[in-house]
Amino acid sequence: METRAGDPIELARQNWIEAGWGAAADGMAFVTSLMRAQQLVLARIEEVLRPHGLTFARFEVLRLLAFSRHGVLPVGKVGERLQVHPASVTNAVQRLEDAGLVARSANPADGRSVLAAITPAGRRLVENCTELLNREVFTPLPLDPDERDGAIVALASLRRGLGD
Amino acid sequence: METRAGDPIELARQNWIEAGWGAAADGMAFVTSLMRAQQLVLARIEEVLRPHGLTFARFEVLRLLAFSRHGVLPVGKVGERLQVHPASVTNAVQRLEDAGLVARSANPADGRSVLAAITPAGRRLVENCTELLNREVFTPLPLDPDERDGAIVALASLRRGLGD
DNA sequence: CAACAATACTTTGATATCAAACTAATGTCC
DNA sequence: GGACATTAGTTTGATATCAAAGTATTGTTG
Repeated sequence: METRAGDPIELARQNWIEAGWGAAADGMAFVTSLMRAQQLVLARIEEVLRPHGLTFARFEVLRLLAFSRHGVLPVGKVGERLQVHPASVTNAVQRLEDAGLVARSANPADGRSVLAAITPAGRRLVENCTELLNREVFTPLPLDPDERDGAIVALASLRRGLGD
Repeated sequence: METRAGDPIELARQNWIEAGWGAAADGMAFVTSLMRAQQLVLARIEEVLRPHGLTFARFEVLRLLAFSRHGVLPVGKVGERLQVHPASVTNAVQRLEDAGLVARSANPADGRSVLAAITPAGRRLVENCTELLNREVFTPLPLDPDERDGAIVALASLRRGLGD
């Protein structure tokens, strides 16, 4: 399980073992790796999106709407699909609307519900940004394809085990 | 690379492929898996820590101080080791100090520097919480040990490739 | 059909993070 | 040794997230 000397995560693992917590050391190392990798990847993504005025959260909303049948979804569905808190969806959709990338309207089928529709400008922007992310982040991910695919499977079973 | 029917990440991958972005689909699936797994694990950790009045960020600061030679570190070192923004360290240390878990003092060796020292109460709390996290989260991680260890290696090379 | 419960959001308040500006102390270089 | 760049932290302002409370509408049930 050794990865790299001087790696903060390896140091933490050593500390754990020396403290008598060997049984938890690998779990801790995994969790810490996950946190740090996520942080780095998110930072890279936001770096790519920033010049276009999008955050990753807003990009995901636009991306979901662009894939949806008519470019329209109830905001509750958006939260459900992206698995984000309702308040976060409200916030993201509000800002997207302010930027003219999404339009809100009442749901004729249910007075409690609000529909979010992607605008032509939103569609242009999200296509643009998707191709940018594909080119700058997703395709050139610095990770061996076999390792990447193994990690996808591992993370899927973890997600499932945590109730996803 | 199929994991589970109905998995939102699998749906996204299908959408990517249908859009003609097959070359980026696995990278996207990996990144999305990473984000979601991190979110779930962090939520579980914070659930365990919340009754004790700690967030994960504050726990990490206390944990690092408890492992340090004399329970004292310049706050800059804390940020460096935990790889968090200086402003986040200031915030965390401030709150830990308000809670009596850490004490700040001027660094006699450098007038610009601030030392953070863990207090006895801080030490008691962090030992307590570490054992709790070990027992409730790190040890029973719902993940096959081989998969877990493979993921640690993969995430390490990813971190490295992203400049960690 | 009149309560009452459930649902779909929104609002509010607390916390965390990052970028950028700011303060103060330390180093460096003629 | 004095100007100037660096370094260490803090502050401020913007954004995101979550929990909990609030609002309005819809469903259910006796």
